[in-house]
Amino acid sequence: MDFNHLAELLFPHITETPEDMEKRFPRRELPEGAVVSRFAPSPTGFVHFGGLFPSTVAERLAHQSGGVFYLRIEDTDAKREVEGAAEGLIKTLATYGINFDEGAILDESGKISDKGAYGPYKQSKRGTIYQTFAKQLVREGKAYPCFSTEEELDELAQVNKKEEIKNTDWQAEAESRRAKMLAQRNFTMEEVEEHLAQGHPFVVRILAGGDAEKKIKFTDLVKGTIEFPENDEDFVLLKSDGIPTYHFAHAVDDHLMGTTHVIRGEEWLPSLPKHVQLFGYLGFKLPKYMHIAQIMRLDENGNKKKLSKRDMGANMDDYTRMGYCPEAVCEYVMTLLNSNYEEWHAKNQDKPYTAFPFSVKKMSVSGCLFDFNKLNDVSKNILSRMSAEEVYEKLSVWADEFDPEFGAVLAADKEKAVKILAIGRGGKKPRKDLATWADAKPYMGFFYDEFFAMEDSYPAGFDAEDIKKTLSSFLETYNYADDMNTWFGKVKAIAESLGFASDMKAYKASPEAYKGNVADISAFIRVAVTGKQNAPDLYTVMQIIGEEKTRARIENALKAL
RNA sequence: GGCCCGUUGGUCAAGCGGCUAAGACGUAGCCCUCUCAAGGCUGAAUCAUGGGUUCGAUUCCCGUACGGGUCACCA
Repeated sequence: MDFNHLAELLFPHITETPEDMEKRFPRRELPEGAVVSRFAPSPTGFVHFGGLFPSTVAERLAHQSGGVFYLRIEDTDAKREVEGAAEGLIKTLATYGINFDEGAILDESGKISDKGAYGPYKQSKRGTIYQTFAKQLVREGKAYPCFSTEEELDELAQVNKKEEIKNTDWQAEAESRRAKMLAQRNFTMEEVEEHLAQGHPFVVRILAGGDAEKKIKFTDLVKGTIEFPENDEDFVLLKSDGIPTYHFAHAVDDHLMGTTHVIRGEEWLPSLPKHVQLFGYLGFKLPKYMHIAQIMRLDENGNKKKLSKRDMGANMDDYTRMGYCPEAVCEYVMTLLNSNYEEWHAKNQDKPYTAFPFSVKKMSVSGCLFDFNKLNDVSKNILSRMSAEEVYEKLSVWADEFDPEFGAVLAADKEKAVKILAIGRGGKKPRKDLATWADAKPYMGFFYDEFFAMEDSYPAGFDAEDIKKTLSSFLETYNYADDMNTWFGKVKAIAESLGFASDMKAYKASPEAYKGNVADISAFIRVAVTGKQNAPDLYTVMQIIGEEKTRARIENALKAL
């Protein structure tokens, strides 16, 4: 077989050689230890929480080491491509602090363009580059054309329909698949010429040189040493449209673009033998690999499952919608990525997470469950440390988009809103009422007549007359100008006049001696003023609501009793 | 089914041959307190399993079970 002839037959339009490519993309000159990593999504939808994980690692590693972090768009599957997805991906990533030094970037007009010397950064535009290497492989007898038609492969494809997996005899399938593939190898030049003459489409397959009986060892930066069989599968390098598969594009691009660390989800682990073989065939140096454990969710049977696109919390835009601020999500991601992050953060509260020395060694090998409790806790801490002003600004942005009615109320009186948000803020032990912006309205809505409602009833077990008397006495003695002590003194006086304990300790000592205590009296007033049994400090609440409205609400409550 | 990976409390996890097996979230109780949110204190709860190796295994090796991933002209 004349492989040179075959290569020319298959790729007559390719005139450049791999050497030309090496010249076009010279090795990067970076300091020792600098990591070049990339995020390489396919533009098929939104950013997935599972994608934020490896991209955060890649970003940290590159920027922490003074290296390069770039974005490559893997748009090799035109069928699945979604209009505008790439743009959305870049924007979302940016809100989570994932910024690229190089690659596909968004220009001022919101269009994607290239930045950097190793482009194009969209794989669909690198066709001839891949074909140059494919031609070389054919020339060396390491790859060959396969003219199998779609129909012929269709029956094999049936195996991959998930529902049928259980009922399929895998052994038989695997053998038949292998037989078909091997049959492709036995072609003659005449056959190829004949197919080509008739314009039949073909794919280029690798001529797998591996022996599945033989094991090779490989070291993954996260997983450690793993052993797997050599690749013996003639997988597709170039699809019939001349565009490469992931495997081939990965080898060519990551080599040419100088990637030092390939950071990806662990679902790629099984295809590692393919990649090792390909890099070997192409004479490329294998990059370092990090296969990151997946984020899991619990399915209806209580089993862990890979977080998939449909799941709650998968789409990063969901977090925006739910009102999580990006800092909280980033920090949560860090706690999952590096177990010692929390410890570090406790000691460095004022520093951003980017100051944390991220360590590959500390990464977990096994997949973890997504935990909203933990996210909420992280988020509460972050929000509690913000100034009232900052909370106001961010809350407003969220509300304007997702709860315009609330947004309008906030905008109408900024001073009041900031005052409300300032309650219990600052100092060593700030209040932690909010985990998300969506928590704000339920928490503070009662301050505004627009959202005020009698949500809770009065505490049970008390005489309605006592509640009435409490409210009316309070109205009589209420003075907006009172300071807190004076104010509370009056509440206590009401308690005593009605036979309620004004001193909690005294009440606890002998509860049977009283009808109730000041807390109950306060609760009557609180419900009347806020419509809720639980609210921040009543005195402060009344100061913000104002004398007039406070009185009005109590009067209304009295009427309703 | 083949091939890979994994398994410390409900969750995230420290651990790296000898410890009363950290810590965080959650949870229970108590304290503080005008309720809540905090804060403080206390508690319950973990090494999947069977064999080795060893004076000694959560830690090392092998098997088993369970869980996960993957097996496309998708990435």
